[in-house]
Amino acid sequence: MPVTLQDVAAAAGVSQATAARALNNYGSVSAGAKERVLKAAADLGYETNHVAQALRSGNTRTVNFLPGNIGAPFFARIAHILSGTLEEAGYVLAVSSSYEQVERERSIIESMRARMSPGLIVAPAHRDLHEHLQRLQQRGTAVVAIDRSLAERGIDSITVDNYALGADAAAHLIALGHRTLGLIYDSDDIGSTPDRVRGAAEAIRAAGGTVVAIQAGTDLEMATTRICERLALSSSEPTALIPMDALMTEATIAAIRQLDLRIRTDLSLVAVDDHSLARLLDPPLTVMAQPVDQIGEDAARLMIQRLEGERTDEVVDLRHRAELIVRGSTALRN
Amino acid sequence: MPVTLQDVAAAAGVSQATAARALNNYGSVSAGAKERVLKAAADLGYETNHVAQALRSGNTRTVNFLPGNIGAPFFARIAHILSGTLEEAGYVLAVSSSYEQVERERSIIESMRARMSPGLIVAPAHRDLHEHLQRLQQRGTAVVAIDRSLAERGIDSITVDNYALGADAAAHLIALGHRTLGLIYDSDDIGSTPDRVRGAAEAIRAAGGTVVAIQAGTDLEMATTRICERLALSSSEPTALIPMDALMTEATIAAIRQLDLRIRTDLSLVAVDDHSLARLLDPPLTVMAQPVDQIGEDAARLMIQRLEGERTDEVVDLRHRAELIVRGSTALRN
DNA sequence: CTGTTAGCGCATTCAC
DNA sequence: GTGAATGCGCTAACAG
Repeated sequence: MPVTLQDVAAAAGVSQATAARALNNYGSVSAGAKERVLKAAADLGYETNHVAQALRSGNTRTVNFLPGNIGAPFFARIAHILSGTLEEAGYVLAVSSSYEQVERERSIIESMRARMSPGLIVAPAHRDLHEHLQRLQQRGTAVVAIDRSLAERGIDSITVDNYALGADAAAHLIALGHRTLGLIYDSDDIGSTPDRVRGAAEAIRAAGGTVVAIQAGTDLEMATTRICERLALSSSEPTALIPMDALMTEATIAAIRQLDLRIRTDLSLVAVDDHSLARLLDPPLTVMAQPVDQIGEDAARLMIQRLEGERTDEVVDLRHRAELIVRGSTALRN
Repeated sequence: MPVTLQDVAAAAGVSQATAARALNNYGSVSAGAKERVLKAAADLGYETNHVAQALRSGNTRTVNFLPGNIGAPFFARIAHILSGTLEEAGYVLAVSSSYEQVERERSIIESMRARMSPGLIVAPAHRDLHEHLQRLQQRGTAVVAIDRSLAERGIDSITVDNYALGADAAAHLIALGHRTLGLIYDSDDIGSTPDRVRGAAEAIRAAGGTVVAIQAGTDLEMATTRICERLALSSSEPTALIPMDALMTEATIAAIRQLDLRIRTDLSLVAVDDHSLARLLDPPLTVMAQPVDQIGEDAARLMIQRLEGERTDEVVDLRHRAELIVRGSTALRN
């Protein structure tokens, strides 16, 4: 029922080829013919069928976004930016959550190929299992990794320098006189936290401080309990804490409350990731804010450049610095 | 370079037609032929080309999700659920943010048609401007509205009963003895707040209380100032406040701080939308929690049913009830 | 400058 | 039960 190029051509009294040339501005068409085609197209309400176009040209102009969880604030905001920037360039954004499972990542990549998607922006589910991503790239799909760098594996990456993030958070605390810092993280090998922990730990040791590593697990309640236990131990009490992600921040604050301690007066706290409510906590949280929008913007632009072939140089590896925002949860060691 | 049905047929020594029948289980194929085809397909690593399939069959199996802002927590979580549920059923989720602008909504709908997307899940940008959605539906696209009901306009809708949400929040406060309630909202005609305000206002009046309406605008700082001003007015001081969305909650808390008042002791507060940090505020926030996951799940299922033609009855209009979660920010009026 | 022709990969009708 | 042939809507190579 929709009107096709054929219809437009007929209405304008030209051949399909001429109609196509007029509509897509290529080859040469006489001014008169072009005008008639355009008019006919407008009159009939013609819109090009992207599916047919895609089948013929081999380009669906669809970019896939594959984060661990599109519901998480960090990824959601990136999706927002991606969708805006890509749309302007005529692309559509398809999303799925990988649930941080490599298996799902693989199967989604399969279906991408079947759908002839030319680009993938992915937050790799795993640090080491990425052959499927490399294979995808070798087969001609543009791949950009975010959140976790795969540049060493030959894949363009836009990330936050998590090592520096950890180091900067620690440096702030050290400058305030703290020497024993608690680093709180969920597990040893998930996501960006290992780098953060390393960065913080090395900064602390370099300053002659001591590191209290608290591995609290991925469950909020359990993490709270574990943190309580560790903080209650009288030996080597930390005077400042760095929870390495949002969940750990929650657990840490909950634990501090349970122990009837006070943030800032009893314990300084630097959290990761800013959030509007962080300002409303009492005291407002000092945080390391990741440049989320920047990452989204860069990933989208890079993807577009790769797809349009405007950029063919070697692997891009952009690491953005997180920003320290000092608010009320950190104070001089007393 | 990818392997096509043609290749599989050749390798199996049958015609394309037979290969297609074997692969898609239709028509009749002899057991032997079927086996050879399946084996050939596996050997060659054949995957069906969805683009060609879509062009031929007219079904791209792609559902579009069009919220105001995919970066907002509410919509992001819905996207997560949608993506999971739709994928299981073999669909792909495409997203874009409408920025709450009807114009953008329209243009994205245009491009959907060009891409032959059979379904749209939309958070309508505007209450009254929805002819483009109706037209889309009339042209055969399945449309499901969330967040704002368009059931009266003939479009399936899965929403929260915002009127009841407002009324329930007010009822809670009234039960605690409050009689003068401040209703805080950004503007008169945006999104779901008008219904919430109406619900609350009517409940208050029905109980013989008095309503203090505070329209604070959409900018955080300005809103904070305005709320301060209103609360500072000595006439008819509210003893409890209901900020109608997340931004208003922030502004309200900020204002209360500025005035050196205390939540719970000086003013009770019921916020809308739960958030993990809401529990960590001091006091923890009493909230009206929207059944986000439920909405996502329902929208996805309904969409699938419409697309598969399993359901052809009249317009669906599901209104979920928000849940009151009593925590520490509300207390008996003193 | 313009028309004719041939597919892109697949599903399906129609003969056999 | 199977194959040959057609066309979804569009683009592009090739003639003219």
